[in-house]
Amino acid sequence: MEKILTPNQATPWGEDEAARFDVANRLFLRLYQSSNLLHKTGTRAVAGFGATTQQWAVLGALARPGSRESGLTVKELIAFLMVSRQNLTAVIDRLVAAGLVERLRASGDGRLRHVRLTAEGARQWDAMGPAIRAYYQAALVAFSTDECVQLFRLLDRLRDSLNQIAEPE
Amino acid sequence: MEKILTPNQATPWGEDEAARFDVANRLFLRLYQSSNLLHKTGTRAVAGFGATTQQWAVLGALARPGSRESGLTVKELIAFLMVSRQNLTAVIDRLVAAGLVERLRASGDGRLRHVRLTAEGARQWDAMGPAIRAYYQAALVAFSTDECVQLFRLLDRLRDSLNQIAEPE
DNA sequence: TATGATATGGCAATCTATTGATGGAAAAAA
DNA sequence: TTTTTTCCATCAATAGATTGCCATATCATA
Repeated sequence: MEKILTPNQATPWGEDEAARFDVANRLFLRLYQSSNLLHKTGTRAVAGFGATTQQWAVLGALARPGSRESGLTVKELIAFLMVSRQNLTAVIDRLVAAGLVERLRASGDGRLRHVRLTAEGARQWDAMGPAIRAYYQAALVAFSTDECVQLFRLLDRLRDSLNQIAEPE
Repeated sequence: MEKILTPNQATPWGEDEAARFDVANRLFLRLYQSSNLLHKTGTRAVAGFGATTQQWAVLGALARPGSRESGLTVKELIAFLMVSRQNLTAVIDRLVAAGLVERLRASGDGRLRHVRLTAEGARQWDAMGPAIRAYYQAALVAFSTDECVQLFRLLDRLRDSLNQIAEPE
């Protein structure tokens, strides 16, 4: 904290390791807190639809223009959401049980199973739209659009870094 | 998406709602992904100590200079980590079972219970230091210290916003 | 003193998330 | 054709996280 800097031998990374560690510590605490609050408040925001943040994420992935018709494979969903296969299977099971999603065998590769929105799933996703918009607005009320972009870009890079650490699966 | 803007009646928040929604969507996806990766890679980083990211967070909170001696109450820990009481109780139970933490009755208010590091807990926390440093370094290798501070500040504000939404408990 | 609010713990249910191990079906490579 | 790899599902164990409800001890207030 009150470490005296020595400007002459400044290096790109080692010039103030204590301060850097302190910032990293705070940064990851905020990420941890935000993560907890994201799941708590996000799940509340869509609780009226019997959904959770995870199901929200899966539905959102499947509702994207490129995925709406033929769906996504489990592998693609894993890469997109960055969760484990075993966990994703359970989430999909609940969505299938709720009739929002269906598993299809791919036409080409017989090993692949596509997960696709059902008609009811698409309706439900559309119905969730206003709640999601309201949630975003409330969560980002203190942020300018520029700041949102800044945060997005930084989180994008952080995600990439963490993903590299996680790689080996 | 293809909404036509009307520049003349631009307002601070509504001037480009579609773009703002799109950014918010990406932002929260990155937060969701980063959150998943934080728990996955973070738990791996301290797995050698039989710890998880949550236990790491609790130990870290109790190891802070102001908390090391008299510990923190459950309520303070809840506010600090932003998790539910029922969940925190279970985490503390595991830490107590591992001998890293102890519950104490407060001297003043008899309702309060302070949670404090045991001597072994303090040793374990110190032993975890290098692993945590290495984790931070690997996760933030692509970030300058300035960018770390930027991300920290933005996450700090996001956490506050989300916390306001969550307030009612 | 009686009452209400606060702080904590316990129990239950549900969902999310990880790892590990096993197995099957299908594609790809030998 | 045989072997290996890939994609997916399943079962099990453990931990984390939420909500809701009930119980208890204690403090603060009426």
